Order: sequence, then structure tokens, then C-alpha cells
Amino acid sequence: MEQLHELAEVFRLLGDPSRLRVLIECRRGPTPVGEIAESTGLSPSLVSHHLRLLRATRIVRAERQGRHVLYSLDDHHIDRVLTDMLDHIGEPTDVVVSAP
Amino acid sequence: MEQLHELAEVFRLLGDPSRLRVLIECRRGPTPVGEIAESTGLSPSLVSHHLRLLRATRIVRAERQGRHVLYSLDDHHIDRVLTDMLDHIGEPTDVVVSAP
DNA sequence: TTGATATATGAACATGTATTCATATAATTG
DNA sequence: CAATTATATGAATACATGTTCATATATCAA
Repeated sequence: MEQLHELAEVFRLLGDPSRLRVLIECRRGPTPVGEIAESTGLSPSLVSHHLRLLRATRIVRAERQGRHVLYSLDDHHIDRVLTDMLDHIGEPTDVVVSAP
Repeated sequence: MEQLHELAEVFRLLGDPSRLRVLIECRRGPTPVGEIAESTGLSPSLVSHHLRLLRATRIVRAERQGRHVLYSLDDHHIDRVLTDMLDHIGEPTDVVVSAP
């Protein structure tokens, strides 16, 4: 996949509230699917579907531990992207006098 | 809008190849719609539609200059998010032996 | 093995959205 | 003013995608 489309694909996956909730849970460290489902209020099935997509794009990684499969953020870039974007959103709106 | 949904909305807008092309052009500095359309190969109409969305979420900003309207990235966070995500994609895949 | 728990997957549906086309607004020039 | 250039907008459509439900696989315990 070309870089542009890969980039779009990753951002697209971040662009869904449910998936973001899942991701934010993964941020705490390796977390089993069931726990993610509970704390987000999403069905285990849906969480699993989302994790599959997130994993396919290497946004999260998985490790099995007994019956559980633990998911966590793939690397620090993902964490930084989330942080930066939250900062951006948190910024006060820059008011432009007489915008076009 | 709650923070989570706002975050999702911004990422969703970044998750389209055409819009990313538009954004990458904006990265070079204030650029008129027509020029973005030319260098991306997208129709001026489509570029305008995309810019409207990007502007509504404060991903880009606009300034009129005569007949032209120049668009540029809203702030450095956006630029950093793009850079970080490109870094993430560029990373070699971390091979896990016996993944679940 | 059987039963129970945890996760994954496929199909189906309902909703969302990128794109095009036609048309409208804005600003400049003659 | 009219004509031209630049951008914006609304409607229509073709396609993508999030969610649910039913079912499958996997791991462990008894």
C-alpha cells in the first residue's frame, strides 16, 4: 500500500468514537478484550471486530495470556498522536477578525 | 461536542486520501484552492467541499487575498500529528514470534 | 471428554459519506 | 454595467462501514 493510503487508513480507523474508546483503554497497558468491553460499554463482539482492524494496521498489538488476549498500543507514536490531537482540540479558538 | 466525539471527527477527516492530499498541499503554506486542485488532480469543487470540512474542524484556516482564498494548516499540532503518524508507518514491522 | 469462559468471525442491514454536476456567490477588469 | 475568474454550495447517487446476531474457535477446569 502506498504511504498516502496507508496514512489515510490509519487515521480513518482513529476516526470512530467506539474505536477511540477502545484505544483509550489500551492506553492503560495490556488489557483483555472483556475488560475493554466492560469499561467501554461495547459488546465483546464489537470490541473484537474493532481490535482486529486496529491490529491489522499496527495501531495496537496483541499477546495471549491463557484464555485472555491482551491488547495495548503498538508504540509511542500512537500515544503521541493522540496527545497532540487532544492538545489541538483543547486550544482556544483563534478568532480571526473579518474572516472570509 | 464532547471531547471524544470531537477527536473522532478530526481523525475521521484525516482518514480520506483525497483530503490528505489537500492537507499535504496546505502544509507548504497558504495555498489557493485552484492551486490545490491542480496539484492534487482533484476538481475545484471537490477541493472546496473538503476544505470546508477541514476548516469547520479547525484543521486548516483560510484567508482571502483578492479573488483567491488561501488555505494553510491551522497550527503546528496538525503538522506534528502528520509527521508522527508517518514515522509510525515508516517503522519496520515488529515481528512477534508465535503471535496469538 | 464435557462444560464453561474468552475471543473471533461471517453475514446482513442501516446509516453515513465521497464524489459529481449544476448552479450560486464573490471579486476583479474592461 | 457586463464579462471573467475563483470559490462555494445543494442535491443526487454510488459506495463504504459500524453494529448486531448467530456461530465458531480456543483455552482451561473438572
